[in-house]
Parts: sequence; structure tokens; C-alpha cells
Amino acid sequence: MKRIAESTVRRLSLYLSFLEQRERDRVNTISSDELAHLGGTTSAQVRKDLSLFGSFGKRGLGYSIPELSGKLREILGLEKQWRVCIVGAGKIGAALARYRGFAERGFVIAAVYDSDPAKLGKKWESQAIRDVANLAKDALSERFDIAVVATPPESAAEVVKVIVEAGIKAILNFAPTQLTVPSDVTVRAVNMAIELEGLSFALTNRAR
Amino acid sequence: MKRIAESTVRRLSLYLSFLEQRERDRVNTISSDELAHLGGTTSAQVRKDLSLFGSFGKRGLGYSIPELSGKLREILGLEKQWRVCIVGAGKIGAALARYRGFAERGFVIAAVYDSDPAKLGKKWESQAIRDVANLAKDALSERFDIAVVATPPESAAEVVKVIVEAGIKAILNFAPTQLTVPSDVTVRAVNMAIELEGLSFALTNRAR
DNA sequence: ACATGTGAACTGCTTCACAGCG
DNA sequence: CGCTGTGAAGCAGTTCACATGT
Repeated sequence: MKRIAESTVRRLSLYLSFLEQRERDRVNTISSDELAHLGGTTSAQVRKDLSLFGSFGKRGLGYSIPELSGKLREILGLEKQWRVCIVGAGKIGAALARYRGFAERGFVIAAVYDSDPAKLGKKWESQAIRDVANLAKDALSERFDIAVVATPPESAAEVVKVIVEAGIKAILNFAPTQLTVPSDVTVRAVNMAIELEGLSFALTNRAR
Repeated sequence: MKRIAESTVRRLSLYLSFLEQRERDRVNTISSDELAHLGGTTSAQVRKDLSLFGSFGKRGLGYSIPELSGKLREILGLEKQWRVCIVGAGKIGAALARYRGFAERGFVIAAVYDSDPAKLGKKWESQAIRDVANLAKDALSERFDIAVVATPPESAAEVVKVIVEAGIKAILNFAPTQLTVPSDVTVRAVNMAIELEGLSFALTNRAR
């Protein structure tokens, strides 16, 4: 399969979230132009994005919402359940564990780890917090697909080493650190400092 | 000033964080090649990024770490203090309020808002949680520079309306909703669902 | 000799514009 | 006629390669 740009995949996710809203409204067709408006892009961009995966629309009509959202879920791999383990039982981990949207989209929080003895064993949304020392062993039997790194920056590198050795191929990193991983492991980083600094830059350098 | 790509600004933030690590180590010069390694890019990219703002290096030597980090702070607008208000006193708001790194970089949490009567008045890292109904009024006297939207998706649009009317020109959005704002308002969005779906896509479509 | 700074070449994402089809 | 699907054109960001300065 052809290589797909990250920006394209992000837009596909967006399109899907709009379609899901519309599904609830019982509207059942949508044009590339409407999708473009919702997502702040152009109709040509929408059609190009979708055309990378097939021809899902009807000329003169637009796209069937149930059909297109099904296709997008398929493309994005949201038809299977993904087993996620969260490493780091701080506020960010908590926010993730509590967020209902994940379960809806097939992301199952399968385990939560921390290294703080005070937290171990405490229940968290029906999960007991486990000792991160057991992660490697647990991963063998529980087959985590995705690991979320929500530790302080000092521990991130070490945790990632364990994650990689456990054979997990996808990491969502909330620690403000650059991770080094083999090329078959995919990392997405969310770095709040970088976002805030981007805003700072925009405020400082915008035309007056 | 020439338009700068968002990707460039993100890299500048990264470079700065590496320089700050090195500053602590009392090393005082660094080459574009080293910076590139730390940030997973190329030396040409580093030099091109920096050259957009001036010539900060010495040929044959590299960049002075204190000088370059100073320049980067200046470029990114991190020399002044930015007043941030957080709207939504949930877990994400809490994670932000607690994160020490922000204060260090000049982002001052000036206020925290919520609409839940049960939360109002409670203290949070030395901030009393205020009623979001007062946001518009408070903004007049307290001059918030940046607003963080950390509310549930249903309330995001309404909150953003108030933020924009209050004259705040920069928004960091954690709600999984597309925001509509005038073109003089900068928005950065952090959407965990999109990141996870990106990982799902990568796991589904990677070469086998 | 070494590492920067930068025009030129390149790559790849986005936009255009229109043929194709319902 | 309307809206999709898609080559071709355009443009922006990245990489190359070398002249330049120390």
C-alpha cells in the first residue's frame, strides 16, 4: 500500500468524528464540500484524501454517511479492539482512563501502571494500579497493542525501553522528552509545552 | 516578517528544550549536527530553521548554547510572562495546573474556571476555582493572554465564544471539537482521540 | 580544516480544473 | 445538472551541496 501522510490520517479521523455527529441527526448523505467546511479544509482535499483508499461517493449526490463512516473505521483500524496500557497514574493517566470516548472507539484500557508504592493496588475506574516492574511480564500474556507514557520525563526513557522490549509497536507519549525507538515502533507525542510555546510565538509575531 | 511554518516553530521549541538540558551540563557549544540528532532531524534542517531568524552560529565552531537558547526564547516570545486561564477544572486542567514546567517557561496560571457548583471556590494549587460566568468580566481587568479549553465537548463552543469576546487571541483546545474562531485568534488543538486513531492506523496498515 | 549559511534542486502535499458518471 | 474522482499544476517544506568565514 502507498504511503499515507500523517496529515491525511489526522483529517480522516476528523471526518469520521463529523460523520458520527451527523449519524445521530439521521441525515444520511453528505458532500465533500460540507465535510470540508466542518473540518476547515477544501472539498478537493476531502476528495483527494478519500480517493487514496477507494471511490466511496456517488457523483451528483455525495457520500452515504453510514457507508463512508464504516469505510473510515475500517481504514483507521477501528473495527478491532485495541488493548491499551497506561504507564503513569498521574492526572494525565486519570484523564485518559476516565474519557468515555476511547471505549466507544474500541480502545480498551487493559492495565494501568505506576512505580509509586503509595498508588499501587488502588482502584481506578475498575483497574487496580499495578507495579510497573510487572509490565514486561504482563505484556507477554496480555498482549497490549498500545502503550501510553504518562510518566515524569525522568522515567520516560526507561519505561519506553521496557515497552519496546515487550514488543509493543505503538506509543502515545505525554512526557516532554524525545523518545528513541526502533523504526518499527510508531510514536505519537503530545507535548503541552510545545503547544503553549507555539501560541506564545503566534502572539509575539502576529501582524499588528 | 516572513511567514514561518508551524513545523518550524515546533522544532524551535524542541531545540530549546535540548539546549536547556545541555545548559545544566555546563557544555557551552553545540553543532547543528548534534541538535539534529537530538531532535530526529538533519543538520541542514536545523541550520535552515535558525537562518530564518538570523545568523547565530560561528563557522567552524557551532552555536554558543547560552546565546542560542536566549535567541530562541526571544523568538518564541518566552521572555515575557503569559497569563493563562484554564476553563474546565477536570483532570486535564489539573494536570496543566500542576505541571511545573509551565511556570518555568513563563506561563502563569492566572485563573481556573468551571461551571460545576460543587467545584466552585475549591482551592487548586493556590487558585480558587471561579464560576465561568465571571470569565468575561474578569478578562477585562486581568488581561489573560491565553485560554485553555479543557471542558467537555458540549460546552466547548459556548466557552470559546466567551473567550473570543473577551479579546483573548490564543486558545489551547483539549476538547475533541473543531472550534470556529475569527482569523486573528490562534488555536492549537490537542485531541487524544486523533492521536490514538493515528496509532491504530499505523498498526493496521504497517508492512508485515 | 571545520561547521555555518544559503541558493538551487527536490520531494511531496495541496489546489486546480475538468472529464466522467449518476 | 451536480458532485465525484483524478491527472496536472502549483506551492511549501526539506534536502543538497558548496561557497564563505573563522
